[in-house]
Amino acid sequence: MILCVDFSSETALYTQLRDQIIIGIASGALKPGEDLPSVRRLAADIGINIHTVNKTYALLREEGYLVMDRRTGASIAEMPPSDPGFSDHLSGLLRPIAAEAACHGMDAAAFSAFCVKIHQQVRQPAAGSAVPAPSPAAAAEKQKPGV
Amino acid sequence: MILCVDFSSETALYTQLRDQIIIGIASGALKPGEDLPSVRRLAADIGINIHTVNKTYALLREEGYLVMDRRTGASIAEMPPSDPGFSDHLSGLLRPIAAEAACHGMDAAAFSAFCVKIHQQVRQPAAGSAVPAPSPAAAAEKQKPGV
DNA sequence: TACTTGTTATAATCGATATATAACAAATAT
DNA sequence: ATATTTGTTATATATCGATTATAACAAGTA
Repeated sequence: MILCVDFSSETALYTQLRDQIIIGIASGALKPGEDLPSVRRLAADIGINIHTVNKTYALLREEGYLVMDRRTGASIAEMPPSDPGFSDHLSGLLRPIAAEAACHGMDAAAFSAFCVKIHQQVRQPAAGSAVPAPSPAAAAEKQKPGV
Repeated sequence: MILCVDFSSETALYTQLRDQIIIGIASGALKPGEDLPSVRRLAADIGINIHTVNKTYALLREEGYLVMDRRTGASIAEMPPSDPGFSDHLSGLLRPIAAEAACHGMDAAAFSAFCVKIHQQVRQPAAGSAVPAPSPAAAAEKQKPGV
């Protein structure tokens, strides 16, 4: 599992790491119980500050994706985390995106098919995905028309 | 079409306005050619600065949702905006969300059904949706477990 | 004892956000 | 012509988040 960041992205570094780890869990590249590198190691490998990695781990722990063991460090939690408010969380994330899709001519069926495709891509064991993790902000930059 | 902002939200004010206007376009509450209030009027009505509204309008114009007419001000553009990179943009937005859903036990079918539901909600003419526009950040706050 | 772990404290820098005040060119209305 | 409106730009300021730097801490391991 290779973790990296894009310093030119508008997305915060700790958010980039968070997304990559979550995608790694979803794809199976990171399995429950698996240990993650220490905050100092990961920070040194990527070339960023310890606190940035620590912020990522703390956020993932709050969201239920990581568990902290003072002996072995951080490791992937046993999914799924009990989360009664996840539906509302997901709705809030998807609503503006669904609206964007609708404005661009995608009906419910087309949007559904697109979401399925992305979901399946995420679930696949990342064939050659050593890409710098295309963040939403990076994609948003590409989306600027004609500039 | 009622526009409002949540000052306690983590989402930027200009982003909140942007999302609401896009949702308004998707739902049909804002129709192509329809005029939007001037930056000064909207800023005064909501109680925020002119530049914040101006930033929202400039962003929506860059994205193709608004057209500026020096006579009548801002108005809804004729959709959809020609956008060859929209697919990549949408992928970048959906990928971390699909991963989150997968981590919470949602398979492709369940995720698709959820996305369709949100899409249909957005397309509906907003029955009594005078709510302060549940932003992703606000939903993310709710999602924090046990705090 | 030495080393590692996550965590916290403190401080500094930088950019984004939001505000305030002001002015501009262009179009409209009187 | 004058006044008013439009979006736009300039300048300055205050605040907050993000990131880095240095340092220390308690706890567990070798």
